[in-house]
Amino acid sequence: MASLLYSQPGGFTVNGMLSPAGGGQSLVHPGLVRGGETAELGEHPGHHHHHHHPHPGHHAPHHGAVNSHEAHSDEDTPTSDDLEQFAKQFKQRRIKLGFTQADVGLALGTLYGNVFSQTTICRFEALQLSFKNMCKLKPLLNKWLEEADSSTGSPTSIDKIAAQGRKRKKRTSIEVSVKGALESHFLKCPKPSAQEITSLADSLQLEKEVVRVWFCNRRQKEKRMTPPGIQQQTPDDVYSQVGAVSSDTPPPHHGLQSGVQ
DNA sequence: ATGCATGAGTC
DNA sequence: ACTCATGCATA
Repeated sequence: MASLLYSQPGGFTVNGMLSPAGGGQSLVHPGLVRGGETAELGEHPGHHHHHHHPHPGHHAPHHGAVNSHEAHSDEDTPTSDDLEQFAKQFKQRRIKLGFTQADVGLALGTLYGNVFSQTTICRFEALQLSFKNMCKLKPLLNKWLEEADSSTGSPTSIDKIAAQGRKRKKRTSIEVSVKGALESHFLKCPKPSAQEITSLADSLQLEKEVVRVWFCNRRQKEKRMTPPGIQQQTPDDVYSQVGAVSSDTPPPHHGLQSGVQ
C-alpha cells in the first residue's frame, strides 16, 4: 500500500514543489525596510529571569552592531539581523535542494530527534516566531542545511511517525466583524480580566474560552519578530494611507520588518 | 500561509 | 490564568 506520509496535498503553490533545475531563482526581494537602527530584541518586556543562572561567569555580549562582518556562530546569541539573513538563506537553499517545509520538519526529527511541523518551518522562514524561539531553532536548521547540501544524493531516509489520535476541538471561525470588535478591544486593553472576557464573550456571543484564547494568541503575535500591524508600503504607493482611521499606529516597539512570502 | 487550539512551565 | 513553543486544520 502506498503509505503517504505527511505530504502536502496537491493544489498548493506555496511549498517546495518547484523543480530544482528551474534556474529562475530570485535571490532576494526588496522587502526589507530598516530604519537604520539595529533592533535589539535581547530582552522583551516581561521577559526577565531574575533567578540564578546555572552557569555563572557567563553573560550575553551586548553587541552594538559595530562589526561589519557577520558572525554566525552558534556559540553566542545571534542578532535579529543574523536571524533575518539566515532565514532568508535557509529558505533559498531549501527550495533549491527541492525540499518542502514539511520535509525539513520531518528530517529534523529523524536526524536529531526533534520533529517539527510544516507550520513551524514556515514561521521560522517568515520570522514569525519569538526571538528566543528563533535562536533555538537556528542551530538545528543550520545543521540540516549542512547535511542536506553536503550529502550528494541522500537516500532521503524517511521515518514514520506515530499518528496520535487526539480529540481536538474544531477550529472556531470568527466572523470578520467580530474579529474587528476583538481587535478594537485589544488596542484598548490587551490584557482583559477574566470578568472582562466574560462580558465581552457574552456581548459577542462567543464562548469565553474562545475569547480568552484569542487574546492569548493576539499577544503572542505582538511578540513575534515580525509583529502584525506593520504596513508594507512601496515607495510609489504612498496613497495607501487610509484617511478613515487615524486613531493611532500601534508601534510594536520592535524594529524589524520583512517582506511576506 | 495562517487562525484557532493544546499543553508544559511559571507566577 | 498567563506565557511560550508548537501544530492541526483550514483559507
